[in-house]
Amino acid sequence: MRFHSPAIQYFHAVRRTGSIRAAARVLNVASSAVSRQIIKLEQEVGSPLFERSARGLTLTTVGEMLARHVMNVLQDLDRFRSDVASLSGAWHGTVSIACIESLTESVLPDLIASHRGRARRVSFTTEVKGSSDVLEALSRGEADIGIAMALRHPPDLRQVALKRFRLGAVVAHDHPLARRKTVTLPQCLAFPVIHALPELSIYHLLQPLIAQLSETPEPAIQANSIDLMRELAARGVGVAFQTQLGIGRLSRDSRLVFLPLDNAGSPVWSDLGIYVRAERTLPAYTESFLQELVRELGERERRESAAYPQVA
Amino acid sequence: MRFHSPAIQYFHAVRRTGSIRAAARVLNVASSAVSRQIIKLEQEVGSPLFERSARGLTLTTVGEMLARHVMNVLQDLDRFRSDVASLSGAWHGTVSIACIESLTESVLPDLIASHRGRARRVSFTTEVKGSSDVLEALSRGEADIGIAMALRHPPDLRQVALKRFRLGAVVAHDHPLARRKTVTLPQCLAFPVIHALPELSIYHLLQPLIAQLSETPEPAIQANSIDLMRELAARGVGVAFQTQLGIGRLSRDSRLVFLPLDNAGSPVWSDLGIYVRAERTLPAYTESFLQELVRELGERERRESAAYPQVA
DNA sequence: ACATGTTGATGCCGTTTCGGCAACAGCTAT
DNA sequence: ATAGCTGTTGCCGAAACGGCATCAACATGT
Repeated sequence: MRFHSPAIQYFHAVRRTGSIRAAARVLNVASSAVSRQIIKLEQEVGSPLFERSARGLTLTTVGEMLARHVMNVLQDLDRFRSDVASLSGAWHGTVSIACIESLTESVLPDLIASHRGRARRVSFTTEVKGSSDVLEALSRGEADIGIAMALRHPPDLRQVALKRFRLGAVVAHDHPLARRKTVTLPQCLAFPVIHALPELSIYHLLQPLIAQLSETPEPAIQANSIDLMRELAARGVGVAFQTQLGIGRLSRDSRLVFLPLDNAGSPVWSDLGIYVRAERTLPAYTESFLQELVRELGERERRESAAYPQVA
Repeated sequence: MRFHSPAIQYFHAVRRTGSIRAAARVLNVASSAVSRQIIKLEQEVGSPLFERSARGLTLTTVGEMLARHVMNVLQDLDRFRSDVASLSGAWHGTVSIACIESLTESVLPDLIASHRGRARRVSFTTEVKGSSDVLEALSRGEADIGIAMALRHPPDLRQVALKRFRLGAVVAHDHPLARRKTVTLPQCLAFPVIHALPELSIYHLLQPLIAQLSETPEPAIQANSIDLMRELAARGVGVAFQTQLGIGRLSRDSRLVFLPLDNAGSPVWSDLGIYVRAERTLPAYTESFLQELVRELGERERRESAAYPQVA
């Protein structure tokens, strides 16, 4: 199905690769063909679309506008294709997900496994990044669904849902704190602590609270991997901080205990946002998975708030 | 700017005109060229897009899917163009409005006049239709903004705003009812009444209420023009029913009096919805007018509810 | 029933567009 | 300076496109 003029597709490839020759390789055409189509586009728009440097091409302002249009066109073409395909019973396609690490332990694998149990011909691509990189990948059209900390999101993204989970301390089952129902930050800081590095959003949630305390913290470990922090906590190295989302299996094995943080009587929330590009209609199979994702996270949010009724 | 393949444009023209030869005339090309592009499209999609009859072409299911995609593409191309144009200071374009008659007396002319006072290079196309025709024109991409009675709208439209106005009786200044603050339906039916025909939504608002009454109505006039009904009321022919939106000037001239309807102690609402196609980003100049329209209707809603505080 | 005017589709042919090859100039890093 | 990359350009064959004339199928009017 080659609906749209080659110029559109070539432009898209050049934008992604940042180079005409690289785009030509991806497209399996001669670089001269790509170069000419770009020049033709620029003549029709009446303004240059890229700034040429010796290293490659960068979008101009007008180029970014066209990129937005082209992305809308190609993503909607995908949706159209899937609509036509599903008309003849073929329900297939690839769902591309960009998400933060907290989801990789149980939420995402559970969901993908169960979804593929029902829809075998739907493939998945998942990429784990930091929150801001998730949003960026979404904006650039490199992912269909994004899950990230709910900070301010650019206007070209739409927040489909917002789920809040309690930030808590994670300790080994034989840790002195393990028998408590909740913990306060000072209680945790009396023990060795596994801190998140600034690239993790947990850092930005806890830092302001820690800064208010005047105590001298115990010697601490710092890490940028939720996975690593969790495993360190399981080995009794110290107290880690994260949401309950990331400790599903280890919590079931009774090796780890999750203790909701109590900050002067009120919970510490970690807000998780689900995002999609605003100017876009998702293919049916993607929309279907998105609904399940929202439902599942909503379910976990509900279960958590039932397990740990709000203190304040 | 001929970005997109001729097939897309030809398909769009054929869909609108319902005929290959008519589309060819509009496009200033030979009909054979159009015919071939359609056939090529059908081969690429792998399914016929039109059903050929001797009279012309009708979209198939797949055709309608493609029509949706093509509409998204072409409308987004328009937006892109206006974005590029506004970058070089040129703020121009055409805002296409489909609305029901209630707006034509004062809301729309006021708004368009004041908007053009500020943005001279923005043109307007307005088409007055019945509520369901307004929504249909919007779905077909024949208008940018639709204003209609807020009944159930198809999922491809988005309700930008919902404003409620009181339905009321409209009488000449020397009518026996004119000195009242509000009126009930039985009070009105004691006088000659100017009824709306079923094609107007006022009919569907009032009919259920009238049906509940057991009284024998006075001989009545029926009409399908808000304008005509209003002018008849101004001449003392009888009691008309409509919202306050349609009697701005005549009310200021003190020739007409608006009396909110009181139905068993509660107002009778007429819900006005503002709609746009959901799968679309509006050009900046259209979005700008849309905001003003929403603001203005909100303002009128506010002023009305202040003038006639709710009875219930 | 017949003629006439539509409709969309097709074969033929000139024009335009597109893409591949090779060569070029400009820049960077070794 | 050399080697390796970038994007661009001239040349030429191939593919796509559009116009004209024509066709069969159907609707309409007499």
